[in-house]
Amino acid sequence: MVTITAKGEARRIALQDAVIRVLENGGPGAVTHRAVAGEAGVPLAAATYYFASIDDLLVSALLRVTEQQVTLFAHLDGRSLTDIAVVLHDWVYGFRASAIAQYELLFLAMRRDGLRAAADLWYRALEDAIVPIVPNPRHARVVALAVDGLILRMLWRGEPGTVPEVEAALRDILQSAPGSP
Amino acid sequence: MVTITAKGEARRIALQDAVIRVLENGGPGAVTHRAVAGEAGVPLAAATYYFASIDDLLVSALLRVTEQQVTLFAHLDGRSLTDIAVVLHDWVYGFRASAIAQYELLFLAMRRDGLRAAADLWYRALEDAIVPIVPNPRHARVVALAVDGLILRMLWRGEPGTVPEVEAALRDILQSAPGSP
DNA sequence: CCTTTTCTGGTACATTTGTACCAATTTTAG
DNA sequence: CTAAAATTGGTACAAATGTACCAGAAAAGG
Repeated sequence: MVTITAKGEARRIALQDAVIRVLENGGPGAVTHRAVAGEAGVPLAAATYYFASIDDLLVSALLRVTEQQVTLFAHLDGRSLTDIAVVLHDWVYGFRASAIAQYELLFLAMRRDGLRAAADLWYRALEDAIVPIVPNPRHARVVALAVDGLILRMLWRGEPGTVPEVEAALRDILQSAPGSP
Repeated sequence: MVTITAKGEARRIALQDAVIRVLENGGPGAVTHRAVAGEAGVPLAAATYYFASIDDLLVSALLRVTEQQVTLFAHLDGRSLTDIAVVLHDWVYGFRASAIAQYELLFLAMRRDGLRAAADLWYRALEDAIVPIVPNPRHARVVALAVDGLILRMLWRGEPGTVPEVEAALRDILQSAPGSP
């Protein structure tokens, strides 16, 4: 019978958290059983026991960041453009390592079939968060593309770097949609 | 004195080509001195001689793909939207592994200072290629963002997948710019 | 010509990795 | 309580890696 041990599950969660931290610090290449076990403060065998393969570790991380992403962008609908700019700015620059790690996972998923499904979940979550912001559904897809490009530009170039600049960029993107917030 | 041996330079170029192939097949994590040397058909020591560190190999690859990118997008100015859609479609889907590898390099550059400068060159080349396509400079930045997002979406989701669909997406992106091609 | 620099090809070593194994311990189920 | 299952912690090993070293060949410079 499949049972869930309270204590065992706690350790699994500790390992999942550790994967995220390793990922943020060193990227997907740094995710090894030993690194994760060390980060979580558990013996090596615990990491291999709960996550048999490296891909299992990465899938776990992918699902976890998807949750975080959904939570972060869940209540953007109806908020002012300034509020949205604040959320975007704080996420990209306040959790830059995390944001970078997420995109790294996405690209890694293109090479590893085991990550594919989890990565698709993440991309859809990001898209679903952006679409309801756009009043005119006709422009929703383009806006989603542009916001994605905006995030990449912020990560790569560090600009727009301030909340007002991010808001201005968002306004430019949304300008072709009448009745924008 | 710094001299350039013809034979030696030929070997360097062979190694640079090999880095690209290794990168396309296995991503940045697969780029090792041994893998590159094997791909180029030269002994291990040749790889370590011409490229002392792994980062040297990656920087070399980054500069090379930048050249390719510039060449590919150099003559887009003034072409019809259909022509541009064809170029974009063929690049993303015809050289998908190469396109993915380029983005992987970009993200790796965020973690390795040695790659930073070369990555910046690449991003600027991409931006410079997109901007002249846009008739109205006021919208150039947004269009560049959206095209970037479009490329990512094509890589991740495989859609838009046909030339007409890519052209339609481009038309949507450019629609807010009067006098588009 | 000869000397100096560049390049070649090969080997070696310490480190890190995934993976497997196993005896002891703890938890669960009946 | 007892048997089965789950979990623990430790060890071991083959494979791959960055890096260094070196004796000799080839080329360059004067």
